[in-house]
Amino acid sequence: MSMMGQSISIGELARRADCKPETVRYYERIGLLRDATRTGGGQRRYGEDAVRRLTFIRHARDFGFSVESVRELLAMSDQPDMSCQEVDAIATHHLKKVESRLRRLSALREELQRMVTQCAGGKVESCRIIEVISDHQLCVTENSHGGAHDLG
Amino acid sequence: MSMMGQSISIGELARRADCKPETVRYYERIGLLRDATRTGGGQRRYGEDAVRRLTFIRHARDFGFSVESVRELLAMSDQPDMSCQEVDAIATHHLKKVESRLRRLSALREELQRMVTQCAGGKVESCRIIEVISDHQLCVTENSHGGAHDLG
DNA sequence: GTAAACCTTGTAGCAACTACAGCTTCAAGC
DNA sequence: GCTTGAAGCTGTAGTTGCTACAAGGTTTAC
Repeated sequence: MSMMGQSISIGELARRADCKPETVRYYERIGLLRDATRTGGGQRRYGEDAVRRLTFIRHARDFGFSVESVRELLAMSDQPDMSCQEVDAIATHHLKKVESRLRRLSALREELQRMVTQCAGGKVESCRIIEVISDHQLCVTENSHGGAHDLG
Repeated sequence: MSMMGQSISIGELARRADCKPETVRYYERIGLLRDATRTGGGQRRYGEDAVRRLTFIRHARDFGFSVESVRELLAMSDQPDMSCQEVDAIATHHLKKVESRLRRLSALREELQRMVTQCAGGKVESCRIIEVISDHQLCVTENSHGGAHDLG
């Protein structure tokens, strides 16, 4: 059932999943995609299943799931009879991270807003922005930023 | 005026700015911190000015400013006579990024929340989470996620 | 039959650190 | 003055998730 219809080139696959051939090869290398069938000349050829799988991966990455999480999700979706507790756990964990990040980012926005509005446009000497960055004490929201790191 | 009071070791400096010695050496290497005075045996010794500078850097990084932005901010704060227009521009630009990111992250949270709540806890086969990730059509908020990339 | 467009592998680069390994120096106690 | 253990040194490699070459080989359309 999988011998026929392997006619999609890597470029077409990439286009259909909205990414680049390099990314596809990368996913193959790290084992997210299975090794593709090859033409006599050694080029990769894919079927529709690969399009679905890659689309899943890209979409999950878009959602902010780490590659390791995607790997787990794929493993689970490969076993449809299994209970989806673990799937739920991964998604819930991810949701928690997103929420915490959202809180910190939102505090950061307030601080930046405050900084920008308070800066009178004078000399650096009296610039609130530099002051706020220099002096943590001036922060309204303590322990609230720390914000540009990756989600798990 | 800067020959005296160079008595802080790299470890102490790192502790006082809440980072690691490796990070300090890294900042020196990329030119965010000036080369430190050395003891006869070659160890780095710092003064209070270094503590302030490193604290500024860490704080700005914490705020989500990229190292390149921090570099610009440092260059500006080193020249107190300069107008703070540029500082303001960087902060405003940053604010814009934070806001756009906040929107995307917030949409992402909704999607994840929806996924998690709709998951009935049955088999993977019928798992809403897997379904939503598989099928872009099922997304409520189009083009809204894509969320874990760095702020400029 | 040829040319363009595509594909191949392998390697190096990005950000912003972090983590060794293998050695040297410093500071404190005795 | 000596020992000992913590801390410091350099240099290099690893992290994450790709992206971008270089130097060739293959396909396909005309």
